[in-house]
Amino acid sequence: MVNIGDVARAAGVSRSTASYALSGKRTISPAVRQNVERAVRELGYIPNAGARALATSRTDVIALLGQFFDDEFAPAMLQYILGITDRARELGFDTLLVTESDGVGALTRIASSRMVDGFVLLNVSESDERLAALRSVPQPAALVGLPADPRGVDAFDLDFDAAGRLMVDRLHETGHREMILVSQPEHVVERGGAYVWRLADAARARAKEHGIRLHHVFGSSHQPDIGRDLDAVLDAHPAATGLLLNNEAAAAALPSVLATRGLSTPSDISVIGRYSDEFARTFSLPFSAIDSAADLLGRRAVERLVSRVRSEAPAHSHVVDLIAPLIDDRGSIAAPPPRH
Amino acid sequence: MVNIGDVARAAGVSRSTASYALSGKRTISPAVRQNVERAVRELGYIPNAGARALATSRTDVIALLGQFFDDEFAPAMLQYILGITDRARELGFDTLLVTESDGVGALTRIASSRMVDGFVLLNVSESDERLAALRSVPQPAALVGLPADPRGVDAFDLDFDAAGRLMVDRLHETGHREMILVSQPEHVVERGGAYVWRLADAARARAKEHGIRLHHVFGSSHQPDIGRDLDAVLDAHPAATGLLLNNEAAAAALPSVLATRGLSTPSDISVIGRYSDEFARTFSLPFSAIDSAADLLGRRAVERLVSRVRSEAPAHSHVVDLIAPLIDDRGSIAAPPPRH
DNA sequence: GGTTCGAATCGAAGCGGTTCGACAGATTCG
DNA sequence: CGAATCTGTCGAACCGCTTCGATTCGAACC
Repeated sequence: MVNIGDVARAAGVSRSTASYALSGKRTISPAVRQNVERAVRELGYIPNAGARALATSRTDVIALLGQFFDDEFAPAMLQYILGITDRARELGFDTLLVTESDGVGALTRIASSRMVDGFVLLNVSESDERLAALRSVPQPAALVGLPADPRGVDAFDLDFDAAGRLMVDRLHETGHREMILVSQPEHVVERGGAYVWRLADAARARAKEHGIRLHHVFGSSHQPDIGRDLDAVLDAHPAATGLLLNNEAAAAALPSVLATRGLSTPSDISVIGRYSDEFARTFSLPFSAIDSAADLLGRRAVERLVSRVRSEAPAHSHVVDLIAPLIDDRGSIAAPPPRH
Repeated sequence: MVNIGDVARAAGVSRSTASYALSGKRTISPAVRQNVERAVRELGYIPNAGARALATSRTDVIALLGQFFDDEFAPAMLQYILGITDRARELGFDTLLVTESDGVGALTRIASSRMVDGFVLLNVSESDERLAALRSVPQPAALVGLPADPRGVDAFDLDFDAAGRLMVDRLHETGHREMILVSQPEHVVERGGAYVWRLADAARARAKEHGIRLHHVFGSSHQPDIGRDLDAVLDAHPAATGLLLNNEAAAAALPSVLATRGLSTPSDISVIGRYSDEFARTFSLPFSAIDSAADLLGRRAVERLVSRVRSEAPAHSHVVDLIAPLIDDRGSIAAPPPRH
């Protein structure tokens, strides 16, 4: 394998000169620079990553720490992942994908071995164990998800409070007065899936302001359970005219549940979900929904992380970036049917 | 950060002795070994990955090269990915996830920089450009997907020929005599998505043997197009009593298409898909289906790759491992309705 | 016309591991 | 009992790259 010594020899200069010619960190005569560049091209020289890391203490690799649970909607994770790997590459970084269940162990192992320049954490929970480990580690980090205490790191998430309010407001202004919110399974919340209750609490508070009846239930994450859950809650609240779904599995199951009950949207019932347009089109989820903005969040997190790695961001101030929710209207929202 | 010199000093030995004590490559007295191990524990020593890579020419990292297309079912990719990262970690390897659209460029860059010990290629097509690059690179590779010429690499895939035959056989023995096969979009095939026509050709051949009418169509990968496609093909072949779906989006769209037409499975029409159980349960795909075995294939590929990295597998013989298709029966297969 | 300065280049050291050869001391063997 | 062998340890070299002085040379300055 060709190394910088080969390049230097081919260009007729010393190794250090070859290095400077490529990095531009010292002035090099145009003639020499061109010789070096030609040698690089002809020999197909690409620096040895390990050697460079050893010399510079930089690897140009970031770690992406995922957390995958059976009872959460794993496929949605891929959208975050792709946003992150793609943006990282654009900025000159490769991505180490870490999916170990022992997130804390993985974090310290990878940090101490200096394999990466920084961390992106996915699916961060309310009081995420990984945060403490993160703070004792030299590399910077960016989170996707909002923990209770985001001090010392940058956090990026959808504004779930605003999302809860937006859902309720939209149905309220369309004339609905009784609605059902279906959240993720309860143990997602217990595990610290803060976004679930951030949305639910905000929705509840806003419903109260408007004088709206809002029934809140937790739904399963898989068929056939979630289908039964939906049937049960529709039975329990026959007067509800709106359905808010903060649960992708519920959105996937709903069409056939509605068909079986002889209901259609939006004439009989209005529906607002929360998932991406990509998902809606792939999985036949024909409901208006708040986009989860996975790609955008991933990209923002990486950009911030990279600017920290390059010491471009102020070291002691950290951002919490909550992006505003938007409804993609697919026609499942309308005035409630007239009462009789 | 603590290095092996610190450990050696704490244990009162030389650096080389500390190294040997940890690697076990030379005999070391029990007393010294214990001192070194204690020092490691107390100091929290973890070797510097770059330095180790430089010295050993091994990184304990593998690269996972994905290819993601808008018109393929991206979320399914996550199942392969998780199988691979998890198994790799069990075997002591971390995984670099590479999603660049320029797969060949990424491959040569990463190979030449010696960042990884081997490659897993996902979504390998009939005449995959990356294969040529792969053969000129020192690291071994394992493929998920079957190219026309798998020489020099190990390939793992579902046996799509057998899958095509299995679908047809199953409906045939249940009494069906006319059926429709819905494949992935045509440009997936043109791009080299060999699995599409491997299944289709085998199904066609088997149908011919049985004297069955098999109509083959390519379907879109997203709503609302795929819904229209399904409607059109059902209109075109009103006598067909079986539907074979080698297209996940079609499976997702089918329930509402059938509901609209007033059809139900399996009494009016039998359906066999091809996707994982996990998908069926998450996305409400209530059809019997051949499991795509993503997790298993990913794990197999990694195991083989790691044994090559460790030079345990014979260097000049390579395997093609096609795993046998199995139908998960979810009750969408039955005898066709009586003719009238 | 000697000093000063800047441009261009080189040699050597260092990053943190692993590994080869040497060696001292204890054991075994003929 | 001297020679051969084994055990356990050490020092030095090396992996490939970056970077810090040091050096040379020509131009600018007074």
